[in-house]
Amino acid sequence: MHTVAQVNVHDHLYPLCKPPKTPFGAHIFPGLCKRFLYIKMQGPEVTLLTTIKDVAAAAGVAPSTVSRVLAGSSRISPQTHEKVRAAMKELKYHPNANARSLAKKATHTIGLVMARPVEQAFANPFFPEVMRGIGSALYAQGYNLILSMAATPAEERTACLRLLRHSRVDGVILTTSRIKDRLIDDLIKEEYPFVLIGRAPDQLGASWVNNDNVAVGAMATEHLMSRGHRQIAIINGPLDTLVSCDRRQGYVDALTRAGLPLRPDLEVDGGFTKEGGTRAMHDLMGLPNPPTAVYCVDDAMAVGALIALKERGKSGSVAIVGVNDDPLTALTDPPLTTVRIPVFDLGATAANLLVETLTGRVTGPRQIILPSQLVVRESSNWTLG
Amino acid sequence: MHTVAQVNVHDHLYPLCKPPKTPFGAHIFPGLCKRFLYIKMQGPEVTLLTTIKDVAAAAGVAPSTVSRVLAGSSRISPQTHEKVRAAMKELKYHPNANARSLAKKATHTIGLVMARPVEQAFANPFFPEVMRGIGSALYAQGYNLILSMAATPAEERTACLRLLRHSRVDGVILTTSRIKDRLIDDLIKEEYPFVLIGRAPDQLGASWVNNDNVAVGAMATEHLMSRGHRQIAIINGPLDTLVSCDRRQGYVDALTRAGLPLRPDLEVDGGFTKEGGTRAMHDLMGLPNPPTAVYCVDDAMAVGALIALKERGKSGSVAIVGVNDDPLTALTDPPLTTVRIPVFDLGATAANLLVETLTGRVTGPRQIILPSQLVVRESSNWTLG
DNA sequence: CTATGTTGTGCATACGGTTGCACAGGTAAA
DNA sequence: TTTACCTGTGCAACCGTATGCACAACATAG
Repeated sequence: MHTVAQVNVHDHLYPLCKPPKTPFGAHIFPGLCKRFLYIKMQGPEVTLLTTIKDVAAAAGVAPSTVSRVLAGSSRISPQTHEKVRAAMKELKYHPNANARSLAKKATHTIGLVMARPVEQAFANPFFPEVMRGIGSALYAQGYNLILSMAATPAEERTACLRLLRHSRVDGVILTTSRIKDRLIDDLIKEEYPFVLIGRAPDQLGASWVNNDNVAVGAMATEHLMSRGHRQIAIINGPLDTLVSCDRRQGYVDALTRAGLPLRPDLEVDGGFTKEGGTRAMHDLMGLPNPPTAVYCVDDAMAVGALIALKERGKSGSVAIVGVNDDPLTALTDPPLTTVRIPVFDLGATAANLLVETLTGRVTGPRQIILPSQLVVRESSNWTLG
Repeated sequence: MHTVAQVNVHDHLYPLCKPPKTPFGAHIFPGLCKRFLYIKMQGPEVTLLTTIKDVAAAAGVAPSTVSRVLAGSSRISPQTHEKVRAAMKELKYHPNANARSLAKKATHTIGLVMARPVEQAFANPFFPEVMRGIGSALYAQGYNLILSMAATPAEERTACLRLLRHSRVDGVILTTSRIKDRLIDDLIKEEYPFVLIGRAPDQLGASWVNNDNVAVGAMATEHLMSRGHRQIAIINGPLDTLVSCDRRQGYVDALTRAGLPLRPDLEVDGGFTKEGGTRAMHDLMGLPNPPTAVYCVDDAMAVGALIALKERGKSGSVAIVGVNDDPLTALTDPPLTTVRIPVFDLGATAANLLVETLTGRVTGPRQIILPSQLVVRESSNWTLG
């Protein structure tokens, strides 16, 4: 720890500022550096952190004037503005975000809740990509991003509420999509601003940004039918999430439109993981009447399915389609046909929507749906003989 | 927006609290919800946010007493403690983090700087995994995580400094490892607490957490030599990063110890990307005297190298070793031999070190090195015939 | 029974910035 | 010249919490 020469800032201060009798003695806050070092001497104690008062003193104006310059108020004369700017530069002034947040009741920070254990959140490339979109939009808007991290959904919920209730964030983005989510109910009840990635059950009146998951399912299924398949299985995620329901709905719709029967034995749960996909695929192949094509509602499960096929020495004999267009799906063997979800845009749009809501440019809940696109690769690009 | 019944909180207030003449009129802060709704009526204005004063009034004590209960001060009688707790619960009191940060000069928040454009940061599974480690440790310590997101290194630098100078975070974790980094110099000069993931050039006296990269290079190289290889190439990252230097050093050491010559034509730069790895591998295979084994200092480049081999119809004819043990490397064709880096622990350890520094339990710079481990898979598990 | 702690609580002030209102000085209209 | 309105700035109160110091009540020692 360093000692610092005494600088009796307050001698030069704007008269309004009495010499402080700080409640702290010669106190070095644990672990904090020179900015927070107080020195007790015969004179008044001194902090090295420059404040608007210091700037005001240097520029020969009142603190309120400095504050107005900072806020870009129009009622400041150009000369004063210039003087204050110069003083700020000379004193290397930086406004204190906590003080500002306290006074303005806004933190310019938003929270991101992942709604799954941190452990799992990044297992799927979806999250990083969504975060990239969010980050990019928030950076452009001058907002900060706090990550809410917890080990369980219950902890996640309290962590998120804590962020909001403690005024640490102005609003949150959720990536949940469980059909029943206490957190969403709480947020609505306590009237906190939030945006969902992935739609909410309609009645809630929440803001959300989603892609057209029903269309996704239909696209994948119709593509497989166009290649001559009629026994099309679906490896789905848990049905308590809306993504799973929607992506299944598209599959059902497409089959129904084509007059094909729904075979319940061709619907299995892969739990949104690669391993689950492998297991599900093995189950399907063990059926007396196995499918000729499989639509997996997520790339991770599709990759798992490919592995199962390889393990059975049947690579290429069953058509596989995934969803997401994870960067790695192009590298699988065979390269995976998939439906490209605009994951980055999902994040960016959600972030922008939330900021617009916070700044009052958007009022009330708003829902946005982004389009997806089929990407045909070798895993399905052949016709059933 | 809702209207709210008038609740003249201040009538019941502790006498210290004069009825506020708030500077705000009937003012709804843009985009904020009911908690920040003020109502102008004939009486004094009212806020719905409960503060320690409200709690104090309800419990019949002074605000300072409430504050002490919150802080768990020992000089509070059990009865008072109980009374105050009850009042807090009844009023659904939640402390305001901004006010607390202002008074305590500590935010209980740390920043994470990715040191590459957000766009690239998540391309490599390394970052998500490091973040998971950081998140997990911070959650356990009750700290929050702010992500510093910017498009360019220069912006990243100003964004990071801004977080610190504005007192939005108490310290930062950097994932940079460029040999010369202005940001690090700035942090040291302004005496902000920070921890590096990946070592710093020694003279700096910074805290960092790293894995034993020289050992990594040696392990990989010695493994290849043990399989009979003598023409071992290295696909490296840019040499202005310390990771690259260290991982190369291990390679050089191992070859030297074994009495093998260094062939400069077998050292190529793959830029830490998959595409770069593919390009580099093609270059190597085009040499008059191509290598029989290649050590790639990162899994992404190793995957790229595998692709190049496949493109040349030479899969399996050149041994490949990567570094990181990304979850996906086990899925490549052939499965990739790699050196497992404790990425999660790297993040967790860095976070813990930073918190210990902030709380004064650790003083001065400290360096920590975590061990790595070779994972042999098919891409190299055969002997040169 | 007085002198000397000890314990628990309250008062006042501080943290750094924002903003309603008052007011001085200047300008333009009557 | 007087009245009316800007314009620019300062004053003072406020955001919600933390804490040094003073002090009252009570316990203990001499």
